[in-house]
Amino acid sequence: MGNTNNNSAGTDNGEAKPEPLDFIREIVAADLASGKHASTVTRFPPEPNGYLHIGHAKSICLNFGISLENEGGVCHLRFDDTNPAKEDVEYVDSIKEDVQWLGFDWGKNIYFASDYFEKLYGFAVELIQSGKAFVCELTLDEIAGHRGTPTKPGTNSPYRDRSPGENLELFQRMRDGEFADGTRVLRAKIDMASPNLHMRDPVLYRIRKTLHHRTGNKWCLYPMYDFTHCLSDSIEGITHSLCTLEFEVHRPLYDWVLDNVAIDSRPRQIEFARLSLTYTVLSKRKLLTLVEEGRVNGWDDPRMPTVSGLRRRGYTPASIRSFCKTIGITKFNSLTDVALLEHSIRQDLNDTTPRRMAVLRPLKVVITNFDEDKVEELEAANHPKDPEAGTRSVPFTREIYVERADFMEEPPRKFFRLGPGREVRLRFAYFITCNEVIKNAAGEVTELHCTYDPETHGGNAPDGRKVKGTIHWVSASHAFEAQVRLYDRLFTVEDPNKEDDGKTYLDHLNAESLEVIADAKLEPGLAKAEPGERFQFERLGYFCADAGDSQAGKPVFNRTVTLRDAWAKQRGKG
RNA sequence: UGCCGAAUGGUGUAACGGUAGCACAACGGUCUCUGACACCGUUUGUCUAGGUUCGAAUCCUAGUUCGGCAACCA
Repeated sequence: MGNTNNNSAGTDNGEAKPEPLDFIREIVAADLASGKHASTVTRFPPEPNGYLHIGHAKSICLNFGISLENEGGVCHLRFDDTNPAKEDVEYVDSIKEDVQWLGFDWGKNIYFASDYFEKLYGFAVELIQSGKAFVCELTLDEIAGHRGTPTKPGTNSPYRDRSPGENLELFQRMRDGEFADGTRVLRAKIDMASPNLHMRDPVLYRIRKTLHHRTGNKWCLYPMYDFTHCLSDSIEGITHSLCTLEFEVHRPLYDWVLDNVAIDSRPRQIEFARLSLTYTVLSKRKLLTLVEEGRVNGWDDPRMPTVSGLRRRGYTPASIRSFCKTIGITKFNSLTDVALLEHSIRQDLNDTTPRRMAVLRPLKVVITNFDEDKVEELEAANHPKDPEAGTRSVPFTREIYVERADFMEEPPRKFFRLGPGREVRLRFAYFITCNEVIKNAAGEVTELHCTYDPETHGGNAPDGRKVKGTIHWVSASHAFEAQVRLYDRLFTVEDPNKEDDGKTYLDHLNAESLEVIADAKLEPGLAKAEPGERFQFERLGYFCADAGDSQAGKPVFNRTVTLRDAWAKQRGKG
């Protein structure tokens, strides 16, 4: 983990070569070096209106990462809950769970913008008193009309020159609930001719007689993001306020507010590029639609790029942190190949995950020279490179299942597996040779008759004879039958956000993103898998016992990611 | 047409005026009781045009392309 003070790597000549810093960490380092700040206070400020996704993980790793890297650094978790119409406690709970699961700790520093409503109101009063804010009675449409366009300046509201006294009174009456939703707003008095639209007398407060998930009906007046965020940052003593690129044009307003009220602490906003990933969407609105339209089974559907979806899919917190480190922080609007994410999880799971055998698409094999009633217990290593992982015993019998894809009646040149007359190794067991191919009336292969070589017990031939292929298997009579879900990418195109020829992301959903295998044949020990437990099913991929649908003694498995498959590529070239 | 920002191999990212490097992907090979892992190797890049300089991915100028911005959303 990169969460230490030591971010240097040793070199051959013993000089410490510092790991390169991203541009934000460079600014932070400079501010610390110059004495501008004694340490860092960062914050992760989600709006509780949806579940966290992998893009949020990038921001979480950045903000909490910086706090961990600097002596005395802290990172706040702050809910930006200023729009009661869209927000809900369900989301604050899930967000807290996800941040913790990712491995970060906000300690005592958990805050809600709604806790600052009274203070914020005071700042608004301050602005009104100094003649820098006014109550406007224009309708929503009228305000839009007065705003002008990017190329044409706007025009002043007729209410712009009300006296501070009148504004103060009106603002108080807005708070008291005397006016209906939408009839009045508080606006900053800046410049209707500014080339930056956000500076054309932006709305600071609107009336919304909606129950707030935390303040209930205490308020009917809610502050807007631009007013709330900078002041919340200042109230909390945030030193570096890190946000995504779309807020770049908001920065002059962020600074304007802080310049025009009395504050003790001056945060600096710095913007970086949000994450985009191939074959998925990362917008709360689009993810919400997928959930609401039932295109997926909820926010934590393992196909979703949400933190909860990835967790259920079997991703580890470490793999997501490592992914975030790999993609870095820049201002370049990039589209990251999902292969990078998949690499992170394979890397992590390869080292840590015990191996098991499972047959997803079974083909029965009868070992004709093996005793009918004999059950032989074979020892199988739990990890090929880590003896500490120990061994387990797997039963071997006359009838076993192998993967259908591991047999070909007319094998091409580079096929190393089973075929008529061919010998292969059954992993941890014996060499077997295929003698007979049994078919049904339709000509489909239903069964293979093979013979085993007793001399090859455990998988090695005393005569030194080699086989090119090793395949996995499960004893037919001992097989534990379980549901296994194979997940694939949610969309069929690299960038579902690109709306070509009238198509939207919904037109690119992958109809085969989920394949359910009702009764895969698993080695018996897997019946005891605990929810959330991860395994590598040898030669297939990494799987995780589903945390939601598994029952005691009856786990259901999700495929996290496949193993790399050189044969699949070879074959694809045909 | 206004404002803000960004451009380095297929993808992501480094270089801070001095040999364009790393990871992923792809391709070839070695190894192998997982066609995995590991290991070795190969291909591919500084948006364009000028300028400054002994020397430019880096500095300057102009252009091109891409992204963001006109909720009483965040």
